[in-house]
Amino acid sequence: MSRSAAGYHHGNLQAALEDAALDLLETTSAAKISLREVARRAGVSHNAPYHHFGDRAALLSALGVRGMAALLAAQEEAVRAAEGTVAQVRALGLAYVGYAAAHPQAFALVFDPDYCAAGAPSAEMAPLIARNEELLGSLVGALVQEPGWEGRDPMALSAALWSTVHGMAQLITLGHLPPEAAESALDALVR
Amino acid sequence: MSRSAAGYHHGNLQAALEDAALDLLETTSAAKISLREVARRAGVSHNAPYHHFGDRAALLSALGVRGMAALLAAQEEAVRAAEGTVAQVRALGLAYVGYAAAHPQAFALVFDPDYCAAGAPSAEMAPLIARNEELLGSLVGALVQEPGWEGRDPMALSAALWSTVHGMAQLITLGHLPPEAAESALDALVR
DNA sequence: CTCCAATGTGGACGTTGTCCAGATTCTTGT
DNA sequence: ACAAGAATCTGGACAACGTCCACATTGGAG
Repeated sequence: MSRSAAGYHHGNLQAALEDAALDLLETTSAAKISLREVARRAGVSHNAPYHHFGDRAALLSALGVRGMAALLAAQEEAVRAAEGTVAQVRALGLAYVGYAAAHPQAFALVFDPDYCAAGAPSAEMAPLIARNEELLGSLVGALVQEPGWEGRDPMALSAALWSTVHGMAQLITLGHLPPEAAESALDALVR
Repeated sequence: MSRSAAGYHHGNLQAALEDAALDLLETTSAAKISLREVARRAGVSHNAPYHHFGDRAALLSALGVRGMAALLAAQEEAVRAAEGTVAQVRALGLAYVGYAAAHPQAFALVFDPDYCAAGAPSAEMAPLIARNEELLGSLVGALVQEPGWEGRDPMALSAALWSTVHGMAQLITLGHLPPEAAESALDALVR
């Protein structure tokens, strides 16, 4: 009734604004997205957004939550489709990198401390990150019982794998590594 | 005589501006550094910087070059101080992460596509990155002849190690990994 | 010593984030 | 059904910013 119906005053802003901003995120870095431009695209005055987001940062932060949710979903889907522990770890990593390559600005936003990460751990972001850590953690828990991986510290291994995959995503979106390098580089460590 | 003396018109701006901006970078993210504030700190009018940098982005880009040089120097120093190939690889990685942890904003700037990376490969940045890749490449070239590493693809291994170390630096500065995790996580992969 | 180019200053314009006051519309209690 | 009242939008205002312009100053080359 009150939420997300389709006929308030103007329509359903909040979502319309997020959609407009998400469009801009396809081509523009978060830092260069202006609240007024988003409002323009949504067809409202430059002040309407303030009734749905306390702040420009709050809008971007909401976008970050969407991005993190998509990133997590991509990993879960990939893991589900793979068979065997090692293959699942690889699939998770490639999904992570794949999401970053497909949506570089959104990926960057998710890990931008000015809006999302340590600086503003929104109540909705934290559980998503926790779920992501659990997903990786459970996989690594299984991995350390596979031949060739026995006896490794699961915590350290999780941290290392997350780092590798995150760094790869970053370096590829920055153009420092070619996208095709992901698979072979991952295989160089996880095999 | 014309360069970097100590008494032009006002003193030696260019450097003074970079210093002032570098100070701000200790506490403020690059995106929030204003050209006017930098000028104020240097004691000049809001327009003086335009005689030394074509752009706000150009100033930040110059800072990025300084940051990259420092990052590279830290790695070279650490490698020099270590003995044995595996130990050198570890030392390089810890130096990389250490620099990021000590200067998070500067590190972020170096890899910020809005100012430095793919978007604006300044003529001075590129050779530094090339030197960093050579440093890692030569180490990996030696590594693949060590027991336990024989026969691995050096290219893929270089990419993987850079990714791991870069991701670790990123995740630590974001607060997603505790700084102490660097050593054990690195050991989980490189040992 | 003179002149020019490099350097610095102040003013101006358009854009942005944010606050405020007022108008409009939806909902809710009766 | 109807009168509040809350939620939602609008326009105007302000300070800060990046950038462009015209003008002032100064240091060095001839």
